[in-house]
Amino acid sequence: MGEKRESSDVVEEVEVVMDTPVRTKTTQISVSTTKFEESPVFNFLNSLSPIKQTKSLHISQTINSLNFTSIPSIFTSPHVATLKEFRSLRRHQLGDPSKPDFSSDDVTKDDNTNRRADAGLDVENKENIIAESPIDESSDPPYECSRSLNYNYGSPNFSQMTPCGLRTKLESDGSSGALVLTVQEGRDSMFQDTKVGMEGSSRMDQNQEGDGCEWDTFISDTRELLNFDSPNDAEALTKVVDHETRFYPLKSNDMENSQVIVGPSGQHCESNNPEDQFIQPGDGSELNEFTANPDISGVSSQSINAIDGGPIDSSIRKTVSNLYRGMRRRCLDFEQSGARKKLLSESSNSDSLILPQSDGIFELSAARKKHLLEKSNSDSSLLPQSDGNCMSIDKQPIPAKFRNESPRCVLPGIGLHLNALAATSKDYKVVKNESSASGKQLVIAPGSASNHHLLNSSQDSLRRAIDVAQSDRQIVLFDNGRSIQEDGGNVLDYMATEELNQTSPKKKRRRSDSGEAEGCKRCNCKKSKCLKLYCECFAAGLYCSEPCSCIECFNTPSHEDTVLATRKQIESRNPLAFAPKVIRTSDQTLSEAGDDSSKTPASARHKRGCNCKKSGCLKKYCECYQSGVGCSINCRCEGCKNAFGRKDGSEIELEEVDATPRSVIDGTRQRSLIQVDTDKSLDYVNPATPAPFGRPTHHLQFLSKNKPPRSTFLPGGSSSAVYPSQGFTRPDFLPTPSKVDNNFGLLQEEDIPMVLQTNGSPISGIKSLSPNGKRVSPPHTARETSPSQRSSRKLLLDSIPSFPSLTSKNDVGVSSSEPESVPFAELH
DNA sequence: GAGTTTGAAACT
DNA sequence: CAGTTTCAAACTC
Repeated sequence: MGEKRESSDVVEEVEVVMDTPVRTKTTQISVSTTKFEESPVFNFLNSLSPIKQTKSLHISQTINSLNFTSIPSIFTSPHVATLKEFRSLRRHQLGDPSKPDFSSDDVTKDDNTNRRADAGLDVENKENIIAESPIDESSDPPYECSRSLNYNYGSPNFSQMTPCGLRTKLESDGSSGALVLTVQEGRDSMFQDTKVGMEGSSRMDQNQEGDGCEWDTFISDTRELLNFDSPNDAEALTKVVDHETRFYPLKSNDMENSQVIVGPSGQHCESNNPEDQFIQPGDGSELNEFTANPDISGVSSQSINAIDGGPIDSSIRKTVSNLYRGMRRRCLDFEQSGARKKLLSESSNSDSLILPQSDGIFELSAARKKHLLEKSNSDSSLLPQSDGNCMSIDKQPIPAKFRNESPRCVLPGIGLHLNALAATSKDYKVVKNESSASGKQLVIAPGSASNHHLLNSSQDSLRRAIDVAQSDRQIVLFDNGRSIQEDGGNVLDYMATEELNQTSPKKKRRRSDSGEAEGCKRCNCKKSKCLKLYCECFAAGLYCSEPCSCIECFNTPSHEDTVLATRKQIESRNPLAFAPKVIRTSDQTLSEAGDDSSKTPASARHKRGCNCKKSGCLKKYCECYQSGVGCSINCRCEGCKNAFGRKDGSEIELEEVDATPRSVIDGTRQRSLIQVDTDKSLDYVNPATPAPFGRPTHHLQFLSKNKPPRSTFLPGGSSSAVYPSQGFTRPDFLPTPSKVDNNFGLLQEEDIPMVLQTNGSPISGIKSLSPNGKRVSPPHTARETSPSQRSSRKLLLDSIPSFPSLTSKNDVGVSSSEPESVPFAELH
């Protein structure tokens, strides 16, 4: 019953959201060029505009009712991602409601095949996007849809989708490329402060105009697929979505969440922030984005629903479905969503919408980048990002707290997500090492303008990317042809990765080989059938994807039941099995906790600790080391020499540690040190994102040089650490340190609910200062200034089952209404 | 690419 | 809980 109601609510919210985005865009668009105005889409949007505000308000209210108020941005992004997928899924299924397995249909038969197919689709999409000049679009309706979808997905996937093509554009025409990037970013970030280039927008407009038919078609298609007039429909949709994207069936709650998120995004557009007003007058870019990306945060889809469209071509649907499939893996777009959330929060005034970024987001993005890299290498266009999946998969683990009363808040699959993140951290590490080796500083800072300053990379491409990121944050095109769309931070990370790759081809190759580098897990399981924690994909809550080399893989959507059952079984054995292995401690937390862990340099710690006997915790055999965190009292390692922090708590001078590759250490430091300036500029950059985009990350150059006394880094374990890149010192008053680290996939303690920290939870002990320090930047940079951020962080932690419930503490006070999904919730 | 090493996961 | 086995990643050659 509850679900039904929720579903209905969801529908409403969705509509609202849709309206909101539209409205915002419309408004902005009005300013835009005449071309845009002329477009039917534009008119349509305008017509919608009047409603928006009310709806937006409605959304806010709804959210409030849900108690999302303090929900961290983190949720947002996931939600957004979910929503996207949801939409896509809906299309598929809706196309064939009768086929519950639609998602699996394609997938089921042969996951591998599907994956491939997806990849192929992605490729096509990429090509389309790139090649298709906005003007050309009229030609192929199906393509159009594809494109639209791509754009929507684009946010996270976008880079994947168009690495080559985009890059090409950039090279040929920097401005155009930038535009393109911008557009996508908007999709991804849902209107984050992305600034759309006039040209790009114009192009889009043209496309849309030319494709007016397509647009209509798309809309109609969407409607068909998305008809959710009834709550029931919504549920159905959710199921569908679940089927494809998540191991565990999503609940109506999830949908709501997604929708909610969307709403915020829409609001985001409206935000007063100057920066938020990404849409430049006359750009029309937003409109373009919007129109181009009906998928965007479902808003588009909703709006589409409103509009009636003709029947959709089956081929189109297929295309779309394929695209969606490709997206399966990537569920988490937190980054963007985070930014959006921020914006929303600002615009809406309701804290509920604001979702502090989740570390996961960043990590995901990083993973994505990695994944993209691999993909680019392999040419597989699949978007499968662990990100998305991670979130989705774990949905259950998410404590009710996060959810608050409304399931919406729930961060599906957080636990898994976290794991994934942890895995991501690995990649991250790699980056560190490489980066350090290269002497370049990895800039994690998302889109902050300052970031580029930090980068030392000699590569022009990187700089270019950075510049782009700064301005747009979204997609960075690398010389190598790879593109990353994500927030600047991600971009930076990606760049760093690239540097690393370049620096050490071997590593790069390795990463790509392993597949983890991308953040997208790759496994090579031969006997476990990918149904055991041995399988990284499974452990991360992800389905195996094309890049995997597993044999007899059951970790596929087609074996969803098996996967779920296995997961449950494993969880029954160890409720924390899918919880993040590494928990990051925030500066604040550290100071508060004052645990032994705080003694250690690393800000993060492995939850269970390692048991290394021979590796001295200096190789990736060691999970702690692999995660870039120091060993803790939880470790049972022998002869610990973990460069990130020894078990005994003794700090290890990075320089001193011979065993540790300097590069690694440096990288670690950088990471740890890197903080996003929550400062204004940064905020703007990362508006909502926790880190993803704009989070300005400042790279601490000095780190590589001389490691400042630990105290310097994490004095009191606080994020107060200096922000090297800018040479700023983080103001004490800053509520939260940047969370750039998210990329690492580690949970920051900040993220960790206060309760957890204080509690005896294993995590609580973790407070270390981390050399890893990774980026402390709060994902919520923009928001960071606001208290809400913390709450969001807390939400993240909630995902961790083992921890005490956040509800008691969290400002967010998110209580999940769904006990089911969260086994761990009970713990709370 | 094959083989070895390693430590987590799984099992007893 | 401890010991053993299994497994797959990390690593080496």
